[in-house]
Amino acid sequence: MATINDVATMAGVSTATVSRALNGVASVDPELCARVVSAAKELGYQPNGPARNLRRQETAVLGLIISDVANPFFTAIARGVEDVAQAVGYSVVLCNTDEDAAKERRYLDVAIQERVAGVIMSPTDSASNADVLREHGIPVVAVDRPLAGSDRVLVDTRMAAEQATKHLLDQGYRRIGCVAGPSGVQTADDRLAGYADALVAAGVEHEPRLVRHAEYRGAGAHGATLALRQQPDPPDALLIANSSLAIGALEACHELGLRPGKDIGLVAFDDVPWAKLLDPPLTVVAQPAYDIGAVATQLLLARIGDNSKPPSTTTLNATLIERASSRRG
Amino acid sequence: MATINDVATMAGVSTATVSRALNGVASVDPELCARVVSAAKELGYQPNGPARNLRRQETAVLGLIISDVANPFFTAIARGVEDVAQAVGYSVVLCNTDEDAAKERRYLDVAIQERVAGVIMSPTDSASNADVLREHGIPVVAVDRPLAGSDRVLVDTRMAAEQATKHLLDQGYRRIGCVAGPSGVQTADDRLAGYADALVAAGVEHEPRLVRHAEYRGAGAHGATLALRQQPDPPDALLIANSSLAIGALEACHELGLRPGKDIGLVAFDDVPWAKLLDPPLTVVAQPAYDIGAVATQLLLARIGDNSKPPSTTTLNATLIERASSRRG
DNA sequence: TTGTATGCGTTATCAC
DNA sequence: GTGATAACGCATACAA
Repeated sequence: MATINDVATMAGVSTATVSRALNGVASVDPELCARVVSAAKELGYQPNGPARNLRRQETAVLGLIISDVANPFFTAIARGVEDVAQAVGYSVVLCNTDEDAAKERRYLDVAIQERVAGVIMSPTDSASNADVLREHGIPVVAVDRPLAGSDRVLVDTRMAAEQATKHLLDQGYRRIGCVAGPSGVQTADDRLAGYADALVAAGVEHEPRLVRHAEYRGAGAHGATLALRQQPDPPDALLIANSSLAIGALEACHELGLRPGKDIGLVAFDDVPWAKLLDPPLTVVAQPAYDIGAVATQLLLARIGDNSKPPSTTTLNATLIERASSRRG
Repeated sequence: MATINDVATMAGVSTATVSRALNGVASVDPELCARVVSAAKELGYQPNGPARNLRRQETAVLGLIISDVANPFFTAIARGVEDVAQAVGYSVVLCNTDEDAAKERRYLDVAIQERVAGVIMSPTDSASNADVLREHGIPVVAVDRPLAGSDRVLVDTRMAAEQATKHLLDQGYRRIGCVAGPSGVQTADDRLAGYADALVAAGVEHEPRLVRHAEYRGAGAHGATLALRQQPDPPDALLIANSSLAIGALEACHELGLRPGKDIGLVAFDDVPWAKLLDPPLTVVAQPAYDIGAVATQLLLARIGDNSKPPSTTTLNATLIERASSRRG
């Protein structure tokens, strides 16, 4: 592969001039610059990234560490990150943790070794691995879930859950259940808390038997929903904590012959493209995922320039999109 | 940040010994090895990736270049790639082209500059940018779409489309239309060809007016479906070329009051988790996306070892999953 | 404005 | 088995 030396030889200049010409240093003679550019093109020269990064002691790479690439919420965040990063010449490395702290730890080590300029992550837990990044001076921004000591971009998910629950109450539902995410995951806990807030505010008893936890990924929600409905005085409505859980819950409702918006009120987190295709269409809490990614990236880029400011918290709002699954019917 | 030198000093050995100890070279005195490991841990030492890559003239990074992270088909491929790569110590860098050849080109340049060990890509077009990779000696494996001169892992999508169309014919549908992807995209053309094959084989006239093209992403399928149905003698069934298009087509059917499996037969490519939630459930052509990624990665890893063999083609089979949207009446 | 020379942190070669 | 040392390709301080 052609090196800066080959280009210098072909252009009849020194490597220093090649470096300056290709990096747009102003003080290079236009004539020489042209020779360098043409030689570089002819040789198909591509600068050696590792060498450049070693010399510069920095890279133009951001790490994005999320728990599930198959979750539309996170892919939307990824698009926001990518668009902003791309615009200023940064590349994005996407990593999957599968909600596994060990895997997360391995990826963080890779990020450190590759000397990425910064990391955007949705931490698996709050007592997080992320300290190692700070020990190595790498800026971090947390998305979706808080991370002590870092900038965070969050959604007021507790309030959103409260509003969604209140919406169900307003529709006339009385025994509202919740298919919650795994306890310990901050967003899951927050949504559950918001759910409880709404019940308390309405003077409705908060019955633990109406709540079931399930893994964010996988089939747990199906069983959880069946279990909720198999008890005496079953819930007449459900708040569902994300779109993966919604799939399982909807399957279960279908098997039980429960028509959403008629036999059971349903609201789920995350607006997915297929929500409006269902019969009846699914009421959702739409999170501004793309914006989360975009804002987080701007914060991270700012920190790459100057990491001295105290951590900030940005809270974006979710929107309840009322469709027919939460009507009462 | 601690360097190999710091570790060497603290352990009272040379940098060469540190390097050997940390890289598991057998001939290191266990006693020294222990001192090195403990010093490294104490200092929080993480090897400098760029320096290592520069010296080794190779990286343990694979590039994965796809057109849309939000498309479940590609995220499933990504998981397959990641699982296999991860198992042998490679990292995966995921890049989005948005079906944009210029963006693809930029990412390929980045891949070359970073000296990735290999690239897995679904090329935007067959006269592709990918030549630059080969010019630089970087192995490539194409997924989903063929790429001249490279290993490819494909689905027999033409035959799958033929089978799906035949299935609709067998159900008694007679004027079968097609919501196709953008012409020029290989998979779109193949699916269209398979659709035509089935019509020819059944002695049914292939009417171009029953075919509409739409972008793989976005709302084009909605308009295409409306247009198809707004003509005299409209199609009584539709083959839909992917899951994004399916969303638009389903919306249009709903607006027109057409019940799938009753007023109109529907088959779409890609089995998505929500297909069975629809009423009626959607008949789909399930592509083995995870396997595509896994197989492609194995091929790529083999080529990283030895890139001398002639290009191979691996063809995986798709499966028609019959659900109610393709029944008749 | 241009060239020379040095060092980034690591691994591998070569002596010992 | 271990240590000194050179080299990977680039960017920059300094000299010219």
